[in-house]
Amino acid sequence: MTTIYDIAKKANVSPMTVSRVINNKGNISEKTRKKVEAVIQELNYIPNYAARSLNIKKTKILSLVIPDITNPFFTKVARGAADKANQLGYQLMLCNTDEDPEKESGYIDALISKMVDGVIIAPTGNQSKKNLKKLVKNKIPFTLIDRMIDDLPCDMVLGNNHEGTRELVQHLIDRGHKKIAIIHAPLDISTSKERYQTYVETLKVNDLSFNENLVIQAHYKQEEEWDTINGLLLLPEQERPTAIFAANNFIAINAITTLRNKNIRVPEDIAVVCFDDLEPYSNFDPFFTVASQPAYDFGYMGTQLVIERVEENGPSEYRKINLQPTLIVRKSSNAFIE
Amino acid sequence: MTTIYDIAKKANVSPMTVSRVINNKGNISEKTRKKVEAVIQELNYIPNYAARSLNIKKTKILSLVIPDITNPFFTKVARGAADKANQLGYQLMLCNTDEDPEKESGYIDALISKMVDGVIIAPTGNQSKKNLKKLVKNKIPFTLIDRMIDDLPCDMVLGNNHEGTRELVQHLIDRGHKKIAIIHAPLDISTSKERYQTYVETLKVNDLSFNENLVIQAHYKQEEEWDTINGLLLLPEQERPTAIFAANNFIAINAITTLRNKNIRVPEDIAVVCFDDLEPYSNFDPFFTVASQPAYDFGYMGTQLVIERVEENGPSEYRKINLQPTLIVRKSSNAFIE
DNA sequence: CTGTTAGCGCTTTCAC
DNA sequence: GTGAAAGCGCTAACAG
Repeated sequence: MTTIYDIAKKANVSPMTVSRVINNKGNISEKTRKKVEAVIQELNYIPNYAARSLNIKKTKILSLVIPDITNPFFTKVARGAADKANQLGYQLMLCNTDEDPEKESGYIDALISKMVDGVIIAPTGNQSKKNLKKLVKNKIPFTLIDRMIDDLPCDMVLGNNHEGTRELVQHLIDRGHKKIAIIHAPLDISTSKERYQTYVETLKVNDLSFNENLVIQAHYKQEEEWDTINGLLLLPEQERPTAIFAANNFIAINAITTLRNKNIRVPEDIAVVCFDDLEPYSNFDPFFTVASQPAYDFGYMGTQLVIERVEENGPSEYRKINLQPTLIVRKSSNAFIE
Repeated sequence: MTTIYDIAKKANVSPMTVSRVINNKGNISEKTRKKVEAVIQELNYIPNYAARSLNIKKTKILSLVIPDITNPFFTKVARGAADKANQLGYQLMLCNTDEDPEKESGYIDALISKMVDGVIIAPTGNQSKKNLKKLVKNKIPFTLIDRMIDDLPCDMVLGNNHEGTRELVQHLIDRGHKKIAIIHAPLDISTSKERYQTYVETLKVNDLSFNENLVIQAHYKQEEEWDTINGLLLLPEQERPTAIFAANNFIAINAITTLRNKNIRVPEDIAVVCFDDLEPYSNFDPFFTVASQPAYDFGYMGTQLVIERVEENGPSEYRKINLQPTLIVRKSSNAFIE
């Protein structure tokens, strides 16, 4: 391994001069700079960040903590985060929590230990608060994306869950649906709570009765065996829903798969809509009616915001950025009800 | 920031003893261990990896270098890699090269600089060789996944492109197609070359004539504007293909999207099949006939193999693991030709 | 079983 | 403009 000492010796200067050249810091004569640069080239020198980090306490590493990269929403978030990070000279570490606060806690410890400069995180829920406080204590800036948690000193990039849900549910109502079920995630996740609340509200605004038998709590996870939906299917005929609002894309996939296995047709027998798109495939065989969120921007902006904190050039007040969803109507909600 | 010195002082032992406790190394009396552990708890001590790395030259960081996390094949690869890495106490850094060797080169430098312990990489092509040699020079083990490059001291996890292609093309032939086009990526990518070669071979075995007008070179990338396919559509009636073999999923998506925009129906007017699946969505509205590869395993095993090299407990000969694809027949190849 | 010394590769500080 | 010394937090190697 080549070090600045090797360079220094060969270039007949002190290690300090080499360091200055590398970091473009302080005044150096054009002549020595050229000389040093030549030797750096020649010896293929690459600086050692571990050593630098030990001094300056910065690693140029960020971490993206998300439930599951396999969820197309988060896939795009990750791409956005990676792009912005790269653009600004950072590396991005990936952590999948699978919605498990324990797992999240383990990752946070590892990240602190590895001295990452900042974290972009979609927390597992309110239980994440204690994990995030560890970041605060260690002075590691973070931005919350997609999911909000109160009273934390951080920027946030959030979607408009009210708007998206309202559009989705209203769309179903406009098509004549009166018995609309919701399948949501635990309510300590802000997106889940907001989507649930707006579902209730939208029914009310339309003078539709709320039936708690049509409310099912599940998880934002893709699952093989999924009998969650049975509660809905076993309802007496007059109560059984004609439409389902799935609180995210994975829930919609679980629902569709299960319904298909039971030979229940979508949308003929039951309509299904959901939050978050399923790109890139949603485009070529348009199926799901969704409230599509600008996933890439969640990652891209979230990363932009942490980096500003890391480099201490952000505004003093924490920011809360809101990104709008877009309703995209496709086949899965096609049927009209008289 | 708490250091081992703080712990040492408070526990009335030497820093070295603290270090030993943390690393579970050497012999320590149960009593002092307990004492030290208590103080560690009390002060919320988290070891500093930068300092440790500087000594032991290990960071417990791996990197996954892939073309694009947004490609569902690589999304799953990433999940597999992240899972295995996590399982064995490593963190995973994500790099998207977008099939660009320059970008790849930049990442490799960054990774060396950050002293990652190992790299799992799907190289951009033969030009990657010089990038990978930098890893060799810096003694950073790596495993090649999905794409092979010759004469490199590394393990590999590869798919069986011959088998997959043969099945796909034969499937089309069995349905009566005689004019089958191929859209492939640059041939310096091993998968592209193998898929192309086997396409040619399979035609030959079936006594079908090879028409170079039906061979189109594109890229393994998803693209907005894509006129690549025009060459095929502008052919005189008697030459125009009745089926297209897309060398990967992104090419298939580009193709379908373009065909749709031109009001050409799939599979009625033209059948399309491709390498790599489009999960998880392929399942609920089964469309594409594909040669599906076990993407998760590429990442999982690739990571397993590097870690063995990193921890120096792998066999002396480099391994070449072969993963089999599975033909999945769906709508996109539905039509029979008389 | 525990402690001391030196040093990993770099940067900070201060001196020239 | 350039250099020497000290130290970041930890561990290897040795000593006791």
